[in-house]
Amino acid sequence: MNTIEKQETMTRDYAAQAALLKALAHPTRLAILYILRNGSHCVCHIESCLGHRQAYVSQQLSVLREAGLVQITRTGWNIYYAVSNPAIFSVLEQIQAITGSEVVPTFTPPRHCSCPECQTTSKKC
Amino acid sequence: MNTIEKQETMTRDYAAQAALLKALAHPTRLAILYILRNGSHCVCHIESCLGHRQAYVSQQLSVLREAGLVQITRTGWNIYYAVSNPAIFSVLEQIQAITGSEVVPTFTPPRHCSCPECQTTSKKC
DNA sequence: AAATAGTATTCAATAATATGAATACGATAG
DNA sequence: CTATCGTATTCATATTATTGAATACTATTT
Repeated sequence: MNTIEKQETMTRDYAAQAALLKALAHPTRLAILYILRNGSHCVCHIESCLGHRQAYVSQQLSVLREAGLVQITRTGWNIYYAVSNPAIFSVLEQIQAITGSEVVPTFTPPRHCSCPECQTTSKKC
Repeated sequence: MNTIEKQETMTRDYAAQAALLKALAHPTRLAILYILRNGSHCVCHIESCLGHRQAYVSQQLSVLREAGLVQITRTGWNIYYAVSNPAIFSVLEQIQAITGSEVVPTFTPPRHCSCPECQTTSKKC
């Protein structure tokens, strides 16, 4: 019999949870999220903060985007990324606590970011 | 000059955090952790709860073990696994909340578990 | 329309992960 | 010491992730 007798064993959607965790499980993507913790930033800003090339940053951003972790806003030439749900920051904080990694927020100014944001404000990374 | 002028840019250990998240980012491993949320269980119990074969469960357990997420206790023939740091449960709860997955704890009795635990107590999955 | 700035995508090579199958290991009972 | 039970590891292969390089796309300015 091919009846779909789903046995009602796993009600939690572990696949969805695993997918979200997988999107988080990458050093560069974590770094990006930490940059976005103080508001939205354009790609060039993230790029200069991380010292990675544009295409690479864009690739990682697309992973975060597909996971629904970040959202986009266009303003002229620049595209600004922001965290969709601030709740992930509590997750990151707990992960940080569990791994015992330092929380010291070392702000370093961007190197060659010429976006309006970096010109007008003196936002750090 | 080969001086190690580390530029002091990334103080947080994103690699360590990503490693922990990576260990969590798997449906079966999440299921195992949820089984362990009410105390320690032997491999055969987890096996019967999940309906997966022993070798597979053991493989996933070894990943959790290497990530430091679970600990072992031997008692006669059985090896009992327990979560090392209950703090991950708060992480899992938040992930659950963010993904919006159901929290309904569907307890189903194990099928063919003959371990002392399952004989004496009536613990569910 | 053409040039340009900022960003995204595609391609390709390599590395890592997932997982079934078989087998090995360690503790205990006889 | 041997057999057995519960568990772990090794092996092989299919799938997926990572990331550099090149290129394409979109909005804006001229």
